[in-house]
Amino acid sequence: MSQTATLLVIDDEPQIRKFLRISLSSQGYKVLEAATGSEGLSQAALARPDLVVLDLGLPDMDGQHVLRELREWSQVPVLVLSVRASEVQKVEALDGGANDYVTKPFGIQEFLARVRALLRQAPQAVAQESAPCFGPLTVDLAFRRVTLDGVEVALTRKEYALLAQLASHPGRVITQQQLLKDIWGPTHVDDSHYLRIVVAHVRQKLGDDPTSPRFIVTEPGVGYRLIGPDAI
Amino acid sequence: MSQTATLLVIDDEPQIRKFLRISLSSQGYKVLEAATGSEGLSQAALARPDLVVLDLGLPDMDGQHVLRELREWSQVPVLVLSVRASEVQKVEALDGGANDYVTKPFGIQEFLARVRALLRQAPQAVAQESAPCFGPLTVDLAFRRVTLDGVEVALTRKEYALLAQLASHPGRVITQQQLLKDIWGPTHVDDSHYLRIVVAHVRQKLGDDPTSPRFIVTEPGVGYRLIGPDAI
DNA sequence: TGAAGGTATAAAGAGTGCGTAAAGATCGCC
DNA sequence: GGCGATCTTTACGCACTCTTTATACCTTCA
Repeated sequence: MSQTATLLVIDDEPQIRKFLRISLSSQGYKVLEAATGSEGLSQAALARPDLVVLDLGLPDMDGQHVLRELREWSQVPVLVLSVRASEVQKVEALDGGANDYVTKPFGIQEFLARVRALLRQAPQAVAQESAPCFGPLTVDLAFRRVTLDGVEVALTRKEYALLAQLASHPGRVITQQQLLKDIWGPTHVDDSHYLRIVVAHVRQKLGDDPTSPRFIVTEPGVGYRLIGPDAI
Repeated sequence: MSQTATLLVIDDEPQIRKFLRISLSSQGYKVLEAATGSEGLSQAALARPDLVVLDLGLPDMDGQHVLRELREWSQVPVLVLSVRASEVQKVEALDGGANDYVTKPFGIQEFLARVRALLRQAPQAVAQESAPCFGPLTVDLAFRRVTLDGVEVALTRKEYALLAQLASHPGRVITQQQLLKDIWGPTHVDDSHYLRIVVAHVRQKLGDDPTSPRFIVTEPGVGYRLIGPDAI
């Protein structure tokens, strides 16, 4: 998984938080922290993390309670930490909606492996966020497919690279330098006529008219931007 | 979970199997058993259990190997059992595709709770199971069988590896680098002509025409993708 | 009004990538 | 050890994409 996952650590002990923050950050994860249960719940609601690490021994409210409230609206994977090794505790937490239970003290390598295992089976949220739509035009970045009125449009590498770049930032102007650098490489940032030719090809395939564009708008002297029918 | 889930226990020790069978059956689960790795794999392919309990210490083949083969075609949750408590072992298993790792001896209540936790998050995995179908073409990843209009197509290792890779992500473009890395290894990511030859062979065996493809579509300069008749 | 900078489009040549065939090398099986 | 299947290597024709070059247009400002 190349894109960084966001993790929320809910633990009252600062040294544990620090330990986890350092360990998880070094793996490339984005780490959020909360010292209390209520803070953790509001953070989970606001930031929508991809995984929650929850310590059962919190000062303000029972860890079980936090878990139950979280599960009322979220299916995010939860890894529970606890010093209590009692089997009853584990059963309660797991049946309360936790996905894994690790007893302190624990090996950091095992902990990280369990985090990876939990994140691995959770990419359902990531999948559906691709395929931005611009009215009759859809640009599916995951499938590398472009459709116009439902029919597929055949694009060459550079044509697709251009459209994908524009579609990644809908409505925003992408400068010519940016486009040239990403498609032709840093050595061709001055060959802006390359860009015009490819833009013309894409427009032709999309049935787009530069003077009254449906999709690709020219920003003279600056760059291009991709719009939808509702003028994003 | 009201309807009974089917569990597969792969363990060579009869007393462990008996213990688990009794414990799991008393919870209402349907329990299948296998004493060896190869038996476990074929059972998993035939019965499609909802969860697999896998002991790493099998007589005929390495548990890691069983896990790897299973993961080639199935997303079924796997709970690994082991007497070895080494952290390296745990990390290997979890990164190899296991969803949980329990060290023997273990408390049966905790074990059952972990089973429940794994089954709870399982329903999304069920949907994508079984053999993907592309009109007259079926690619059964579990049995390593490819059929066209109902008759089996004989494919070589590389040919099958290519088709399986494409069939794992229907409709999605798989880049040449990805295919070369997975089939020939990271040292041959530049030998794209290997790819063309194998693609040509598969196309020939499937009666597919590159210019108007039924199945394998070329994305020039990028890679290939597998489509169905309904233009996935 | 005319020149200049930036833009759109067309067309031709060069170069690359793709598909196919066939021969040599290697592996596995009997 | 021999044989067949599979994989690797080599070669070549073809289509397509990219680059290059050229020309017309449009807006802005002197």
